[in-house]
Amino acid sequence: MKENESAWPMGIKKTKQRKFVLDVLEHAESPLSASDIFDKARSEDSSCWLSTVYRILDYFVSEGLAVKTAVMDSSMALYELNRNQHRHYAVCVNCHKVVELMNCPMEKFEPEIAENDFRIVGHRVEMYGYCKDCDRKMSGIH
Amino acid sequence: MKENESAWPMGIKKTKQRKFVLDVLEHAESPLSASDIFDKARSEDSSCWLSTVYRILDYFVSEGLAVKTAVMDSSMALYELNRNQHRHYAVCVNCHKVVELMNCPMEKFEPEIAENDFRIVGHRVEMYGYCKDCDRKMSGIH
DNA sequence: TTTCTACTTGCAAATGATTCGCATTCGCGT
DNA sequence: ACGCGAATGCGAATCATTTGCAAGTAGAAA
Repeated sequence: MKENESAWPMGIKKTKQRKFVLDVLEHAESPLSASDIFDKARSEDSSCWLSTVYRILDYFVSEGLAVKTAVMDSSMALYELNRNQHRHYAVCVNCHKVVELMNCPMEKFEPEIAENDFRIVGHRVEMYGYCKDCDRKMSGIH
Repeated sequence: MKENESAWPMGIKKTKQRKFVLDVLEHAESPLSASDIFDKARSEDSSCWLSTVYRILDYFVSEGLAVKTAVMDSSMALYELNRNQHRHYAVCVNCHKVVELMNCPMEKFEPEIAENDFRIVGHRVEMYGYCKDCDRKMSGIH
């Protein structure tokens, strides 16, 4: 009874390492870095070299399975599953927690671009500020 | 008659290298990387070590004189003068040209955040797609 | 099921951006 | 001009990411 696992994406060769990475991404609540995934592999039985994680992640991105979501102020690239739906995040500038944004500011937006005729295919939005915990902590201090 | 130069920002110690970096940023049309600035220094008389450029840039950012604007798909951080006005960019996914966005999608946006009570202090928006040259080139090919 | 081959991975070493350490030099107030 | 603290030159260190290559493996073909 492992049928509650997602079907394996077609056209992707199935290996232990790829299964592991996909599984981690599927259960992640927020975007993960390559070394997040690598660490998780070490802590569990599954072993998988860091460069392999990078390769798998790049491959997933190239296949449209995952998306690369670098977050400002982070020196590392973050990856998440491509859920084929818009997602944007708010990042706490204090603790770097990443929180999902439930609506998208682009929905009703008509961009005016300096160079005319720029064919837009996507966008990235990121809010930053203080999450409730940090905000509370900081107002306590002052 | 050098009075058309901007006044030197107060509280900032004036050095040859800082003057150079500030001048480059003032005349830049789009965000620059540390090595863009370093290269410009080499090509002109002004010499200035790369690590110094980084230090100056960090310092400018900490003083609110400049802002760090990492762009997706670029491995380098980009810096631009803090013109105390909102700026967002569209980035060409083909040639990586950076083009300014004339309006801001956040103007009329009420964010709904997964975690309630996130105190937003800023945001980052980036559109991506094809600039007119690349778009033209690519439709020519197909 | 066994074989064959192309694709994957383990591993180590390379790379590229950025930072750090420290001796020297340079602004700038006195 | 003098002196001190801050800024720079320079090289070496660091960190994330990439690459090269030999060995291992999935899965199509036999």
